[in-house]
Amino acid sequence: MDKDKIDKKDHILDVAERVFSDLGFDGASTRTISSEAGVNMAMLNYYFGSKEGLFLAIFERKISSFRTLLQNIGSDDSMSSWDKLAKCIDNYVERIIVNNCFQKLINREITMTKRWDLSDKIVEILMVNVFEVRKIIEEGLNSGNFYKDIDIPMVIATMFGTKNYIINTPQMSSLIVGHDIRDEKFMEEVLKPRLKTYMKRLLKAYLVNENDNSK
Amino acid sequence: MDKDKIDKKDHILDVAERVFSDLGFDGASTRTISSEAGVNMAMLNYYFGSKEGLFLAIFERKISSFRTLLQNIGSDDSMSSWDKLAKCIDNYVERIIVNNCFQKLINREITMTKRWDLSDKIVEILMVNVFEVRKIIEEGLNSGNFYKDIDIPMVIATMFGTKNYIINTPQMSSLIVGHDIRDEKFMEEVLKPRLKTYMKRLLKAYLVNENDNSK
DNA sequence: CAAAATTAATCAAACGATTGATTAGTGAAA
DNA sequence: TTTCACTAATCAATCGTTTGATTAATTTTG
Repeated sequence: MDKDKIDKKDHILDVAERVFSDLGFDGASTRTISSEAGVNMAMLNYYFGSKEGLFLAIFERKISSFRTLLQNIGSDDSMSSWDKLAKCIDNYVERIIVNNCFQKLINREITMTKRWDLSDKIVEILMVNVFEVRKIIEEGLNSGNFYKDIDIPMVIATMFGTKNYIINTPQMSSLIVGHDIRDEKFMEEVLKPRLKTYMKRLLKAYLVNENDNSK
Repeated sequence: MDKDKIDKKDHILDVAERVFSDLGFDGASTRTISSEAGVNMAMLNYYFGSKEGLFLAIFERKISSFRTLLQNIGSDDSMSSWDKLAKCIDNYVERIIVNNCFQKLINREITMTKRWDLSDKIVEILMVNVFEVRKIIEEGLNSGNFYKDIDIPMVIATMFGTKNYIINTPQMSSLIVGHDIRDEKFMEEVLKPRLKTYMKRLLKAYLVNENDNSK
């Protein structure tokens, strides 16, 4: 049936996404991917043409969900600039677990500048998120809610960089935090709220005029 | 001669560092490295034992000098905790940006969670630097110079994460900053001092009791 | 409807190429 | 002579991909 075929392709993409993110594009062999997915090796070429075609298919599938998620960010006029940014932070931290495999995959392959033009495509997708955040911060700057002399690009780097550091290098951050962050329960109940609280307090101390460190 | 041998090994390490950075650990073959370095393939195994040995040799060469630098700062009793941390930031920004292709190399390989043998060794070496920074922050916490309720692991994540984000994704950060950050002149004269200023003000606002945001 | 023809899905096996590593041997220096 | 730096040739293993054959499903035909 058609349905079964789609399910199977989807299953292969799920597995391939995980294996690629664990081992990298070169490190993940077609044999490993196919055996972990429980399909014959030739199926990868049959469905996706090549290893690179498989890799691209993973991205194609993700693009749409990214776009739709973004539409709900920053368009609410009833909130202050800071509240918007705070909501932004909560939103991204919340999505850490769901997409952490994919985020790692992106962040690794985007650094392979010599390899292919795919990185331009990745950049384009990610920049949509960045511009959304920047718009909010600029809004807070212009409205006088934030300090005049803040460095917006650097704030963005801190927002995404801090989160990326924690989820992309779990071996490091587990040692730093003192607990295995790959433990789902710990991540959900401890690390996520802790990261939200920290990020908001950190950026508020840097951005916002009023000094309200209580709560 | 002994001198010639050391020079040759150093030359191989220079070339290998560049090739690894461009192509990744898997993507860079021993044949590519040796031919680019102008030496016989077997020399790599002769000098460094294995491909992984070569990789780790690159690592050890870069990291050891910075480690001693950090330890010197940490053990200097004539400075306040904040001044120590500020000096750490300055040195870190100054140094890591010079070696940014090496930094990319590290960050790419460390995210491959399934390859324990290689990434564990990287983590072990990197953690020495992390602990050094943590010691300084803890000192500031215990001495009362910093707020009592700061989140030390998160501060570390911000320090390393912000810098990593800028360096590892130059296509992204160039768009965010509005200038090609791979331009050496811009990096040296604009971005480096800007990143230092930002990092210190950001962390000071979060960490230190006295609220001195003027200048 | 049933038989035949066609297509799609799947498989084991093997392809040539490339990988990291090793060997045996060379020649010069000590 | 023994040691050392070095090379060309070669190793087994693995890579991504292709193949020819087989089965399952669908369509066409009578």
